[in-house]
Amino acid sequence: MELSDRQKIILTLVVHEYIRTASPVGSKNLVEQYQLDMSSATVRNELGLLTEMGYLRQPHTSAGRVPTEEGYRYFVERLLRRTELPDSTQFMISHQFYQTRPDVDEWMKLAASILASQSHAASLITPPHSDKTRFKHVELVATRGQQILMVLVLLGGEIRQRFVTLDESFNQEKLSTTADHIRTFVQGMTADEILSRQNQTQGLEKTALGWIMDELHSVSSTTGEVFLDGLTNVMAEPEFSGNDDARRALRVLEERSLLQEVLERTAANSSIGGVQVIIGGEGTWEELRPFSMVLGRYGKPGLATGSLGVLGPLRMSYGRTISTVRFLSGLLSSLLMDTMVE
Amino acid sequence: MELSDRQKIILTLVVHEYIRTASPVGSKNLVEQYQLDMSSATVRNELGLLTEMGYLRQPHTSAGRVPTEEGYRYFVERLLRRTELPDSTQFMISHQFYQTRPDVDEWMKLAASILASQSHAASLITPPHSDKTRFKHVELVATRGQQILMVLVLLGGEIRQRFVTLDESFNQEKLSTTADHIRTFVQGMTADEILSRQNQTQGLEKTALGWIMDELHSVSSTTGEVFLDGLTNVMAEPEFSGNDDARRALRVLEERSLLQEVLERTAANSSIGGVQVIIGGEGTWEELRPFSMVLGRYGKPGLATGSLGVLGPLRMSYGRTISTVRFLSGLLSSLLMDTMVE
DNA sequence: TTTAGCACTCTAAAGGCGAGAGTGCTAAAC
DNA sequence: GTTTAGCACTCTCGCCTTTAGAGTGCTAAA
Repeated sequence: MELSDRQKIILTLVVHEYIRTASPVGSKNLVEQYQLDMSSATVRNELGLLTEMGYLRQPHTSAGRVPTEEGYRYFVERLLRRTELPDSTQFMISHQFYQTRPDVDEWMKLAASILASQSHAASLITPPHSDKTRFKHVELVATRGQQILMVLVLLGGEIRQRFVTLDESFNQEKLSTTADHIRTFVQGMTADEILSRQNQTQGLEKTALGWIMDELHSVSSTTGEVFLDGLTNVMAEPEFSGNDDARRALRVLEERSLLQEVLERTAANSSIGGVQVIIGGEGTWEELRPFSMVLGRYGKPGLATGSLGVLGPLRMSYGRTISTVRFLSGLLSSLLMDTMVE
Repeated sequence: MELSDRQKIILTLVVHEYIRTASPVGSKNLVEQYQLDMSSATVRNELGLLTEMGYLRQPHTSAGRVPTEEGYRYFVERLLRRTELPDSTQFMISHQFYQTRPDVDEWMKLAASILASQSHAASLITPPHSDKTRFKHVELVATRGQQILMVLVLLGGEIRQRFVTLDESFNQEKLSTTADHIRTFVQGMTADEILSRQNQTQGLEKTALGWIMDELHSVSSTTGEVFLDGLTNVMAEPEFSGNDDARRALRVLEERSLLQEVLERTAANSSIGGVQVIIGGEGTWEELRPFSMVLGRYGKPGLATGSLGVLGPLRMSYGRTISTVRFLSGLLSSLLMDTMVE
């Protein structure tokens, strides 16, 4: 099923042109637009072949050709050559990051916003998250009554807070001492390791260890909130002009659980710096059929990693989007490296 | 400009019917639908009067009537009688809150989701936030190198984290001691009060106080992230069926700064438990012209308060929405009361 | 193998038409 | 004086037809 050079060129051009204009592209138009040195009839023959092979399709007889999912896939995997973002753009982006205050949330918001504007699509990003969560630091703060605020810092820098109620009330001093002791006692441990040690303790300390294990468990089972940006971009695309399509698009983005699933599933296969492209849901996610996603990961493997990516129409500008995602994932990783709690 | 009783009834019915059907309501229809004991001609006369007074308008000659912004306003302020949510609904909602783990973020998400589904519109909510930010607790955590993680707890329970870089590196023990001392030294103070005391300190402690004041300032100038839910609801309304309208609606919701401005401006005038209704942007916000908002506040005044509300089409179901907002703001306030750091 | 020519197909935009809903006005009825 | 029946008029909306245009596939010649 190898394509001839000419077929590759034509497929590339069809994809380009369709991405540009969003309307089916015909043979004559193609020849004129790109000044090909062959006639429209020749192109027509090739188009017919490519259609037979399943890379193109016609919305109806006597309409131009539109890439199929397979067409996009072939294009992305075989025809798209790797490009880097222009230096000026890279610089512009980096600059913005170094101007904000060093805060993971800020960075995420900024990354989402940049990604959305660069790709003209919706962007998404999850906070850095570790799958093997280890204890780093705990703090117990007396509030009023029997309420205690527990602040938990994990290896990797994630922070969790939680309110707990006790039967008796403790003063801040007692709480601080307990926290101090816990810190050295279970430094760097996982929930399981802490469990095996819990019996050596008693009273408040034992209770607190229980909360900590709870939190550690709950952290490893959740994948932080998905940040979104650029929702309007995807609505602006003509294929989502109908009210119903538009709503469906929005629904996908609002339905965080689907996104989380896709991100998690994809996370398994992708390494930091590697970019994955999911075209039309890849047969697995029905709701994603009219969309493509470009996903990357950032962070430090084993310590804490997050995903970032773009959701747009099938006819998104893959080259530009892929290089943007790759660049941003690298940038975020290095920014994060400096603030990792080890 | 006082309306007769009959005019009030008719205006109410027009608003009701238009909210229900989303299409202009005519005299005949009105009489049949509500079995009024007058003829359509009489109703027609009253409609003409109401139109002259500016409470109704006709999309074109020979179409039914549609409420104007003034019409909605009159309806909400004078004709809508205060109702409470049915007991069963109240119970159902409370139940959901007590089932989640006690975490402000969780509550906010839940509140947004309930509000969206109850009102069939988009909901928004901001985290509890204090305008006079006071220090409650600080923690300094050694990471690697010269990076330090500072976790700051404010009176009211807000938590801020931040990474800072130092010229020299300190061990955890030194950091803990410093944090301990700071805690007692500036307990409950505002940024200004801390400033007047900073000169009594030196070294790491002085530096840390600087960071803390920075954070306190930055907290009081920001209003936390606006949570959103139910975006698809507003898209489902027929008045936003056109692609362009839909995008504009979405843009309003994505443009957080506008929302923040509205929320802040409104916060000034509204007390806990009071609900404000903003119809058509009230002449101030052009982008909000096609929308209505129902806003409430929750929390404990002076300590920490947040806003919650709904953004929907002008023809939203005001009665139901208002009572939902009122109920949720009360519920959130009491939930929060238990976890307030004082 | 490529190209010119041609008959054919299908969409999308534009125009025309009729049904239906609603209005305002007038004159009669209460 | 208020209410109502009757009526002519207006305007939209959905439906149909028509038409222009773009694109195709096929055939036969270069």
